[in-house]
Amino acid sequence: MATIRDVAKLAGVSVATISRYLNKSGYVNADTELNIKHAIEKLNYLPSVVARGLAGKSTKTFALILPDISNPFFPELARAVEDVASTYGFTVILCNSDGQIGKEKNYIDILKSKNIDGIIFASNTLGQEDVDKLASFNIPFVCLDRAPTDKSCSVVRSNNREGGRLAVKHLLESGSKKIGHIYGPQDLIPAKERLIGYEESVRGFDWFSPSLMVQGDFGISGGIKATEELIRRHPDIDAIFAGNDLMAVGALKALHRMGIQVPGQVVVCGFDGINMTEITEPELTTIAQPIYDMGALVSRILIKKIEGTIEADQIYELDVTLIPRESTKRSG
Amino acid sequence: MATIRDVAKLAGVSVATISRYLNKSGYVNADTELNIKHAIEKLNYLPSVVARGLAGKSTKTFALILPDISNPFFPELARAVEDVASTYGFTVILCNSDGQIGKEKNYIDILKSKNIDGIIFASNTLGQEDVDKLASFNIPFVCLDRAPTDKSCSVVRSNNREGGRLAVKHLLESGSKKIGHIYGPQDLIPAKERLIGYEESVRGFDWFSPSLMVQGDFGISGGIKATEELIRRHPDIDAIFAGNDLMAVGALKALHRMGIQVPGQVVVCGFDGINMTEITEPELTTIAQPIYDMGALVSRILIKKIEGTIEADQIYELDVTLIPRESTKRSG
DNA sequence: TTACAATGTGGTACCGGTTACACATGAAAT
DNA sequence: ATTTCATGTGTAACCGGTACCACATTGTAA
Repeated sequence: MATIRDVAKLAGVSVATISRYLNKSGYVNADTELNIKHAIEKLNYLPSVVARGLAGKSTKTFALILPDISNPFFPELARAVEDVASTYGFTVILCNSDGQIGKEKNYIDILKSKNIDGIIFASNTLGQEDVDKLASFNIPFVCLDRAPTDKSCSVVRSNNREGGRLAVKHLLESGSKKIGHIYGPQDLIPAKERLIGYEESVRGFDWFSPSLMVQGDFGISGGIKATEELIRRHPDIDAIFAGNDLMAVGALKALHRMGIQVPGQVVVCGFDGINMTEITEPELTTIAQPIYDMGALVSRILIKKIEGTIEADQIYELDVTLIPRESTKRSG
Repeated sequence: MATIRDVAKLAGVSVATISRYLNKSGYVNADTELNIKHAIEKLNYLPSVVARGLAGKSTKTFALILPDISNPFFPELARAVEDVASTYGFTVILCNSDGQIGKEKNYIDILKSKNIDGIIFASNTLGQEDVDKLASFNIPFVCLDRAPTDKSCSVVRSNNREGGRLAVKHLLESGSKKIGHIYGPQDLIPAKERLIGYEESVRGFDWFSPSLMVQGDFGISGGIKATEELIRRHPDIDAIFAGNDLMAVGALKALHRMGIQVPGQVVVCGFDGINMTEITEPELTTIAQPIYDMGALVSRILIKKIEGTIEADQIYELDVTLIPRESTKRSG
């Protein structure tokens, strides 16, 4: 591998000039520039990002910390993050935290020792300690969904509460008379917000009762269990709003097992807009978050932070959209 | 951030001793060792991987190049790769190539400039040029599914041909009388092998005709189109073996739209064993590859190559397993 | 007693860039 | 004629580690 000194020698100038040429910092004569260009080509020279990083500059790398890339919500997000990263010349390190603070802390240390430029947290467990650590390390970071407790930081999220309202509205319009809700873990802000959106919208109806709200774990099996419980409590229910798509899939499975027709007897609406919703039978109505856009945005924000072209921390709230499909289409 | 020199000063020894302590290379006195340990703790010292990398050592980083993390096959693989990477202290860079050679080449350059230790190719488009480049850069790499044309390299794959046979066997045993096959792009070795497995198994039957084989694109929509074509050609078909799960999902969709009962009239079997097969209605029978194991293995192999504890290049072929589900369960 | 190995430690060049600083040149301004 | 400034380039210290080599000291075999 050729080094900057090889190039300097071949081009007949000093390394400083090469460096200036490479970084477009300082003056370089037009002729010299040409010489350098040729030398670089001839030697097939590629500057070492590692050396650059050691010299105190950017390593052109950031990390994406998420609970689990196997969770269908994250691949699309990761794809978006990586897409914009790569157009800006950045490279993305993938970290699965499983939502464990320990793993996260561990990653932060490793990442720091690798001099990465920043971190995107799509994880739900960003604790105060983590944030302090990041701050002390002076690593830029951006969060998805959840703002750290007290520290200011940019956050990208979607309008979950409005999504909850949207779901209820749609279910009502499609003729539902009694709507249950399967909510996700309440330590997750989005789950909480969706629940609030639901509650706000149904509170006024006389059919409403708190027992229409059942907790799930944001997974398929949790959706199944919660649905069973919900039907047990309220056999006369005719609509289920699940706090996320995986639980909605679970609801579909549970209802199918119980011989309850969807959308004939009960209609189901999910939340997130993951691809999986298109392959269920019936296809799943969902409140879609703009997952790709969120990933792209969060990535762009981080890069701007890294490059110092961004001012204040800010909360970016994106709109959700109703995607009506078979699972809420009542024939009547 | 404390440096090795800070630690040296505090511990009252030279940097060389600290380095020896850190790398467990050479002699360090027990007392000195204790001093160093304390100094490190006190200063909260973390060795810089970047500096280490520049000094010619490992950057403890490798890349996973795959077509698209959004493709449901890859998240699980990526997860496995990252899991074993992280237990060995490695960090994984995620690269989406979209199967484009240009992007791949680009990544290789960038990765080289970052001094990464190795690459896992889960991409199908590893060209000769890429391989040459890797060889000239002296970057260890391991491939998934596909061996590069002439260069020797370790490959992890599963027994696709046997999987094809297994599928046909299962479909026959479940009472199928005429089995069609939707095969994937023939430039992908696994698709080809599965087709061969199918062909070998059905060639002998009098119902077999080459028109029972239709090409798909390994995607859902391709599966839909191919299924429509297949049914048009052979309305009397009673079983479909799709070359991968996504196309099998497409087949399910297409058949449902055409009002054809699964498994009542036509049974369907997929290939891969992605999670999605559990959420279709009916649940999809599939020939499962040990995706997680493959990822874990390929990751382990690469790390061994990097650490130099592996000898020759080798092909690792893993077994596939039939997972019988609703979609091939004939009531009769 | 001498020779030699094992143990323990320090000095420092080097990895491949960046950048502060010094220094030159020529043109324009005073 | 002198100052000033824009342009252009080189020298060398530095980033934070690694590792080669030199140099002690001590124990032990010849």
